Amino acid sequence: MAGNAREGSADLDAVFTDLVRVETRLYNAVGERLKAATGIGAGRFELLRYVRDHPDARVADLASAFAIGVGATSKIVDRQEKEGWMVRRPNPANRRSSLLALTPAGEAVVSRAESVWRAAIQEVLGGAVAPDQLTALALILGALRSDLERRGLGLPTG
Amino acid sequence: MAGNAREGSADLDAVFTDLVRVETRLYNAVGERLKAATGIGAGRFELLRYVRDHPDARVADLASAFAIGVGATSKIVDRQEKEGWMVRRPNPANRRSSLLALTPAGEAVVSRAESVWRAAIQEVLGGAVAPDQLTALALILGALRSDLERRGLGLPTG
DNA sequence: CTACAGTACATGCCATGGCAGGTAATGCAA
DNA sequence: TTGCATTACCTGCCATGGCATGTACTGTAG
Repeated sequence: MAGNAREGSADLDAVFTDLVRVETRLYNAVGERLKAATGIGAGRFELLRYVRDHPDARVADLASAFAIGVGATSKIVDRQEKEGWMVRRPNPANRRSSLLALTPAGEAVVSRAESVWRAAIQEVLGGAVAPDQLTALALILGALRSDLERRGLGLPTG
Repeated sequence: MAGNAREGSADLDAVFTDLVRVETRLYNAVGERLKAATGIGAGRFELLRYVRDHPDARVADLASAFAIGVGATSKIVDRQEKEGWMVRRPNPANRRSSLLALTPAGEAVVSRAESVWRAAIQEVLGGAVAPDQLTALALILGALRSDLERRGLGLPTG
């Protein structure tokens, strides 16, 4: 025992730190492969894929999906528009917001990137954990995710 | 079945995405509490704590511990020095590198932050998963971490 | 001792994201 | 219909980190 506090919560801190470090390195590794093969980074890809899979998403939808601020999201969309991968179309129901959509170029990019993405995850994560561990991990993460959602935790302000 | 590829790897992608999203939100939530209570962000805190716990660490040691580049680490140390929390001392064994150490002010900051950090993790993660799930999570993350380490994955270039 | 590859950082430029502070639209009351 | 709070986003400034490049120092041949 490392002499922490009330038993049980003893190595919560260690679990948290491991979670953060493991995620960082997995995301780095996958992003690195994606960028080498397609030229786009992991963040760009995830966002493009989200818009493809959620037609007429709004800026605020992206922000809450990725747990980043609305301001940051707005700038991301700017960049994607500048690359010619995405467009803001007027929202007929509300002139304050726009509906997002991919351009054909954007669709093509996601499409090419998606297979690389899957392969990279398979390579990086696939061999690292046994199938039953993977199932357990999926369950735990699902539970955590619901809990965060229910409590509205970890969503930035802006 | 969502019609993916070879069975078994079917929802690797979903697990990966959940891992990333859960980590983002947990880290946001903990960082938010830490900042509100102490004024320093999560990254700053983790780095200060590392130096406290690893006397005479070098820049490269921090970089590999946090899976960030050496350049980024060098700049982080600049900021910490500017705040008066850390100093670079000449490495008697090698004049290319410095040995890092906390100032008394730095020690004080980490010390105050540490209890907030633990409490925040307890609050955010503690109630979200059952004790046996926590144990399982710790095991899986440990295995993943060793695997990443062994394969040298996810460490940035610079 | 001299070269020269390699190590360990430092620095510059760029991308990403937080947060504060706008602005245009909307929704309700009075 | 006017007034005011709210929503939904945009913009600016700052912090963080990647990657390429520069620089000082080391170890090893020759």
